[in-house]
Amino acid sequence: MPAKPNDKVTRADRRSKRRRSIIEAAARLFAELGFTGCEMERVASELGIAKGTLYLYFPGKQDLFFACVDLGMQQMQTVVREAAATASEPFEIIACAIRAYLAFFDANPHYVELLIQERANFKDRKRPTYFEHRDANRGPWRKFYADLVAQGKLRDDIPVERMLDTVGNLMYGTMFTNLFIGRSASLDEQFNAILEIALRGITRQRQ
Amino acid sequence: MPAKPNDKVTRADRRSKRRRSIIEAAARLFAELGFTGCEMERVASELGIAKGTLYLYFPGKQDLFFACVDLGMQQMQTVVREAAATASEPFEIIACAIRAYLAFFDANPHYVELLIQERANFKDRKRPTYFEHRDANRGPWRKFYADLVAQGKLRDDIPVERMLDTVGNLMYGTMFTNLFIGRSASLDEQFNAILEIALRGITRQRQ
DNA sequence: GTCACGAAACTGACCAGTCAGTCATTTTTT
DNA sequence: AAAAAATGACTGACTGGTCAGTTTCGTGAC
Repeated sequence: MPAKPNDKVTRADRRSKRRRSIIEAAARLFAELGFTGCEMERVASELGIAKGTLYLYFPGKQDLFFACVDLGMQQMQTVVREAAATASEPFEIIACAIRAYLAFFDANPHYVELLIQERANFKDRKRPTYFEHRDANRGPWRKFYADLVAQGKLRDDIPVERMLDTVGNLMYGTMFTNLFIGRSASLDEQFNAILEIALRGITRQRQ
Repeated sequence: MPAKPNDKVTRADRRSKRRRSIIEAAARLFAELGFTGCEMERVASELGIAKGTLYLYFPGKQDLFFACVDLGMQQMQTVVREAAATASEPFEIIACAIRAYLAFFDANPHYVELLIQERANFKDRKRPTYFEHRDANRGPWRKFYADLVAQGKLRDDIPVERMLDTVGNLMYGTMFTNLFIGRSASLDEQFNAILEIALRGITRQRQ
C-alpha cells in the first residue's frame, strides 16, 4: 500500500538526524579551533564522512557555523525558561533564571566560545545571535519586572529597562569571565554574590 | 664632535616613533578587519610603507597584534587610575573609576574589538591581556574595599573578592554589550543605573 | 523474496585564490 | 663610502568550494 508518508518521514528523518550530528560535531570543533582554524575537511573527518557531503547539508562554512550558534542559544533559552517556571515566588523566579543561565554556560563553555567567534568573524555581517535571542525573550521579563515595581517590590526610581540591562550585563560579563580565566569561586558562591548584589547592592544599608 | 650620544637618541627616537605609529595604525585595522582579515600588506599601505619594513619592527604578525592590545589596556588602566585620583570621598572614587572605564571604551571601541580578536585567535596561546592588567591593578582596590568593610560602609556578609568580581563583571559585560548592540541609553543614564544598582540593588529597601 | 532501475546520497581529487614571511637590491643617513 | 633603513617581487603552504564519478536506497514488478 501507499506507505509513502511513512517512507518520506524516514528519509527526512535520516537527513535531519545527520544534519544535527554535523552541527554538533562542528560546534565542538569551531569552539576548539576557531572559525578560521577549523577546516571543513576536519569536520568531515571527525564524522567519518567526505568533505563534499557537508555541502549537501549546508551551502557553505558560514551557514554551518551560524547553525551551531543558533542551536546553542536556543538550548540556553529553553533551559532558562524551564528553570524559571519551576519557581513561584517572584525573587525565586529571578534567582532560578540566573542560576540556570550560569549553570548552562558552565556546562557548555563551547557555546560561549562560539559567541566570541561569531563576533570576531562576522561583526558587520550579522547581529549577534545572543542578543537576537535575548531580545526575543525579553518581553515577559519586562512585564514581570514592571509588575514587581507596581507592587513596591522593586525600586521605582530606576527604569525597568535599565534594571534589565544592568542585570543582563552582569550575567553576560560573568559568563565571559568564567570562561576566560575560570571561576574564582564555586558556582554556588558566585551565584549567591551575584544575586545578593543585584538585589541589595554592596553597601551596608542602614536599618 | 662625537655627537654619538645625541645621534643615538635621535635614531632610537625615530625608530620608536615609527614603531608607535605602526602600532596605532595596526590597532585600528585589526579592530576593523579582524586579525585574519587584516593583511600585513594592508597595514603597510595604510602607513605608506612597504610590507617588509613592518618586519624590521616586529618579528611577526602576532607580535604586532599583541603590541596593539597591550597599548590599549595600558591606556585604559592609566585613564581609570587618574580618574579615581581626582576624587576623595570613597563612593565618589568608585563612581569616578566606573565612569572613566565606561567612557574610555565608549571613546575607544576599537580596543574592545581587539580584546575579542585576541580571545578568538589566541585562546590557548595567551592569557587575555585584559585580565593580566586587571589583576596587576587589583591590589589597591582590594585594600580599598576591605577598609570600607571595616568602616561599616560596605557589607561584611559578602567577601571582598566576590564584590570586586561582581562589580568587575558588571563593567566588563556592559563594555561588550555597548559595543555589540550599542548603548540603549545615554552614558550618564547608564552609568547612574549601574552605580545605583551596584551600590544599593534593584529591590526597594524597607526604611 | 529478489531483481531492476532511477533517484538520492556520498565521495575525494582537484582548482583557484590567498597571504605571511623572505631577501636581494635600492635608497637614505651619517 | 659604510651602515642603516626600506623596498616589493616572490614563494610555499594552505583551504573553501566544486563536480564527475560511485555507492546506496526505495520502489514496483514478478
